[in-house]
Amino acid sequence: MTTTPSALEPAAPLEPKQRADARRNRKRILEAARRQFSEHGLDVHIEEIARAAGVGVGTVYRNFPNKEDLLQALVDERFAFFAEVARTALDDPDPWDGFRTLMRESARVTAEDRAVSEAMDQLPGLCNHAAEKVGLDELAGELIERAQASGAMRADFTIDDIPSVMCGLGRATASRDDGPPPISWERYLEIILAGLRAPA
Amino acid sequence: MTTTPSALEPAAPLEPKQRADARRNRKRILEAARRQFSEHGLDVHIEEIARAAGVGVGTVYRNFPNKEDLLQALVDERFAFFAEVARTALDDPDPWDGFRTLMRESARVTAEDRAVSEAMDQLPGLCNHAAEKVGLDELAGELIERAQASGAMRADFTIDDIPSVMCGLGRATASRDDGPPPISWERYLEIILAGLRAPA
DNA sequence: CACTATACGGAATCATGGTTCCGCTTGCGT
DNA sequence: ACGCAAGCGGAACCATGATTCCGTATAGTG
Repeated sequence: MTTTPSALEPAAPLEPKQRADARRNRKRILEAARRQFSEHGLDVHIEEIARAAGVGVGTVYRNFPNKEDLLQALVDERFAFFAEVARTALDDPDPWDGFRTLMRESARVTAEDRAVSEAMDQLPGLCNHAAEKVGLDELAGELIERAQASGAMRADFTIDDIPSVMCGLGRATASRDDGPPPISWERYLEIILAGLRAPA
Repeated sequence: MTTTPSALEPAAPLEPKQRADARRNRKRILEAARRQFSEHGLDVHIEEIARAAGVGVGTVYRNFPNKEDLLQALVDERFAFFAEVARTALDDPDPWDGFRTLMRESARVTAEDRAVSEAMDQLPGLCNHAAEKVGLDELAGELIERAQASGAMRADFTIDDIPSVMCGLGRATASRDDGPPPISWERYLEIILAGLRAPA
């Protein structure tokens, strides 16, 4: 997990001509990485991903200079989804429900994809980058503001708290090989949301 | 971080005769490890701990067969403290306040010692072991039961949820080199506790 | 159907960090 | 003061896992 610039995934217009099999392989790698990362977390071996994609490690590295860049591409996808959810949530007539929707969808994905919360925990920079790219902070900030303005949400909650809370939610609900099964993300979310309502 | 039986720290009665400097070194190692682990998390190098303790790595390994055993000794200390808090909390006439006290003290320590929540996250087995050793589950279970019986706590919360919640709290409030400062553990705890109160 | 630029696979290479080993020191009983 | 078992330091060793390299294979083209 070295530090490096970044990978440009949706840069289709740039390199238009590339062999058909190469394009196919890149897709397979992304798919495999998606599955492997979400199932096993940040520690999957590149070799696993390559095997799952049916290619050699060299091919993985030709597409993504290093492990972190590959991860970034995937995290970007997730955050793009969050932003999309936030955007539609802004249309909800009920501010609290809108906020709740963002939280719920984020929690679901975060609970399903082990790599997301691990990245939020161990590679916050990567996540911030992803969040910026899609303007997630503005969207979420707006959602929070409205919810507070409507009097539904406790006033001291900030957009800056969201990353922490989502990270906590992800780690709290992550299933571990050892130990008893964790609390379900639905219930954890319920508790958090109840805690975020404006005190009576 | 290999898997291995365990380290017995308070086994004074067993090996009564050991050179004075050896005894002193063990103490120093423990102190250094405490500080290093809590500040840098599970990933500190044994070499760092040795350096901080003013001894060579060999000396560390003479006292603790491997890194995990050393960590176990420290986690045991923390959990012993949790149990102590739980025990005195049981004396609180107000069940909810008793529970709150356990949560507050646990949260404080967990927030202060980065290794605790990382261990809860990545080495749950080690934590379960520590919890069992001091009977923390029974104590905490009792605290929860009382709080629910008094009607103060939502009825669907279980002792099994505690590890998850504490882990989430620890990871949510862990300060990260990169990124903005996280939510304070006090505020996060407030939210969780508010969420755990019985719904009106 | 040749030809070549583009891709591919996976062994070899490197870096990191835990653990072991052993020759040297030193506390302490005589 | 002496002798030696207990203890010490830290270089060497090993395992793991990311990343590089290069000989081989093949899509695409004339």
